[in-house]
Amino acid sequence: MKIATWNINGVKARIDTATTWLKSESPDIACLQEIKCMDEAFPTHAFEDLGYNVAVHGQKGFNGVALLSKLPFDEVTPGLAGDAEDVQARYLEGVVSVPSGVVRVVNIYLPNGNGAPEKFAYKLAWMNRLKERVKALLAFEEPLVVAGDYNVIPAPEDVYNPSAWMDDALFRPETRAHFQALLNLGLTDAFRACHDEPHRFTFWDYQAGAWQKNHGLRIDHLLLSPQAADRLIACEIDATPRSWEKPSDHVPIVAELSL
DNA sequence: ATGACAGGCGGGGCCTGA
Repeated sequence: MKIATWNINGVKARIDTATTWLKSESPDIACLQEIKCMDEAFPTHAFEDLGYNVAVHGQKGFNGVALLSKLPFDEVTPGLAGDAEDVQARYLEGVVSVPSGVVRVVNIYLPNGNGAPEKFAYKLAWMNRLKERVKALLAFEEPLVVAGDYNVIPAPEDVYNPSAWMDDALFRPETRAHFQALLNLGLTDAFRACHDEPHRFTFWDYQAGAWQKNHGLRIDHLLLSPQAADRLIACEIDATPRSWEKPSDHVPIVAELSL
């Protein structure tokens, strides 16, 4: 079973790109972030035509996440618990039955945290809320995949020029500590479990020729519970869509599990 | 040092992103 995550930076602007890639790679489950539309504006039929069940948690203009699954959803839960005031659409959880039992997929679009100080505080608070949710889910002792745009550069080898990023919200020590605390619950970074080479990126800025110069970041991740990590076969970044016309600034990353 | 790209919204430029 292949589980993919991809920040597509606007589903309406990227529908052809998304369907082309899905037809080519045919992941069983895909987590999309930054759909940037309300639920009713999501192009559900375009994905249903490819054989996907669709779950959407959107909002007007910004953010928004969607889950696509070839197998039907047993459960879908939108929104991250822990802050009733938080209206940003950044979290969508789905459960799917598989031959070996179930797999739970958590699709996240973690806040960027740059800009005003309160944005960084929101990011760290969101990471704390995510940690609490993951802690609860791990108690089920089932295959769990927490996938998405983390907006976290885990280590210096995950950015082209770490010294230039020291004060950035994606790489600040507090951010990395919160990410490490998540891993310390017992999660495995699927890509790093399969690859130890530096400078493997999932994001290249549109600006300043970042793609051409390979000035990238590794900020999109699939984190696995022990029961999922035991079944991990492979994890690959597919950078090819970054070279297409009108690309997203992120590329898909796919984990294959024997579920 | 600054700005550079891009999408959404809405119909001109501003906001947000990483």
